[in-house]
Amino acid sequence: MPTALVSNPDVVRTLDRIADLLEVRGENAFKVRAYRQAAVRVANLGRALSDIAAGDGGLRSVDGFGPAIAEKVGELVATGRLPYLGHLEAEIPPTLIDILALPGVGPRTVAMLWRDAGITTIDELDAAAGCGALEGLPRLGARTVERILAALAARASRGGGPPRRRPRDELTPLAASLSAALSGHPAAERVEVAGSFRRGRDTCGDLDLLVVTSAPDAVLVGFAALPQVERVLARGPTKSSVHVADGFQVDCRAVPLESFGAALQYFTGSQAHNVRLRGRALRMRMTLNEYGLFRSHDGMRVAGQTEEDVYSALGLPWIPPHRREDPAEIDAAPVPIATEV
DNA sequence: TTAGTATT
DNA sequence: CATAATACTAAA
Repeated sequence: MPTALVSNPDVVRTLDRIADLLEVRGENAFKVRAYRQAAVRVANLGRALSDIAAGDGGLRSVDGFGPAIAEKVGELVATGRLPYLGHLEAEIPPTLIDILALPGVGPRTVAMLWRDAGITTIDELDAAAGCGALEGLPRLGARTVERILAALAARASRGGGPPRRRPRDELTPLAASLSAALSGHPAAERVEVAGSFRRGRDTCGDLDLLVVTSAPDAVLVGFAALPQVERVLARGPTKSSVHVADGFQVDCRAVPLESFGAALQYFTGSQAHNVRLRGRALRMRMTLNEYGLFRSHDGMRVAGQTEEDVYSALGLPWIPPHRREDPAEIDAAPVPIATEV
């Protein structure tokens, strides 16, 4: 078998790049999502796309591939080229993707900076922010410019690279010390580490802490004041985000005891798992959020105190956190007849 | 109050 | 055509 000209990871990068560019262009969100979804499917594929393309159903047999994406990927794996991406890059400067990567700067802001200020690169943004040229642009006040400058400085201090994911054994002591400190708060009834750390991932981009309390504000004030905290990014009545050493982000979410299970489920993720679970709840005429599982027609709480209750009320066995990466197994379970739409 | 971004 | 739900901040 010949070595594939274009590997699966190459295709993943290409699809993600297309999604970024379409997003900056303000393209239909469903289309953008289709490219991102297709990228995820390719990333989880067990076979080389070039093999699949040569096989029976062709690329249309790949989940998440419709006619448009199948054709583009087919061209890419067959020829190693994709003129569509070239056209897109001619229309939308690809350097905008670097700006899009700044925390707090999303697709709308990137599009506005490009359209109203002609800014297409990090350097141009830096220069404009430094000399006060940004203020007065739509939805850009002094505070937002400050945040952009901070994000630029943080990026420069990393040498322009992306935020570093940390190996889990490096995070274990941090998680333990933050949990212990939070547990020491008189209003904290229970503290759990959630997120990708709880899912057992070997690297984590941040740390997610869940606190059970009937005095969320007091606990979150305490959290933001911990000695490990270098900077408070946000603090509201139920949630706070901070940076600890090295600009590593830690999120803390406070919920009442009756919501503990639903909140732990939500905060553990993965995002894809949550979307599947919540979609399943809708098909069963219920709504799932971090506060509980509720009947749609009267809003009555069906579950929420424990994770087991939540999964069970959705007709599912409790799924261990390490198996919540791949949403597939939720779909495998049938929706109970009694509550099916 | 709304827009934008972020979070799982 | 069309996959969840909510939180926080700054701007208007």
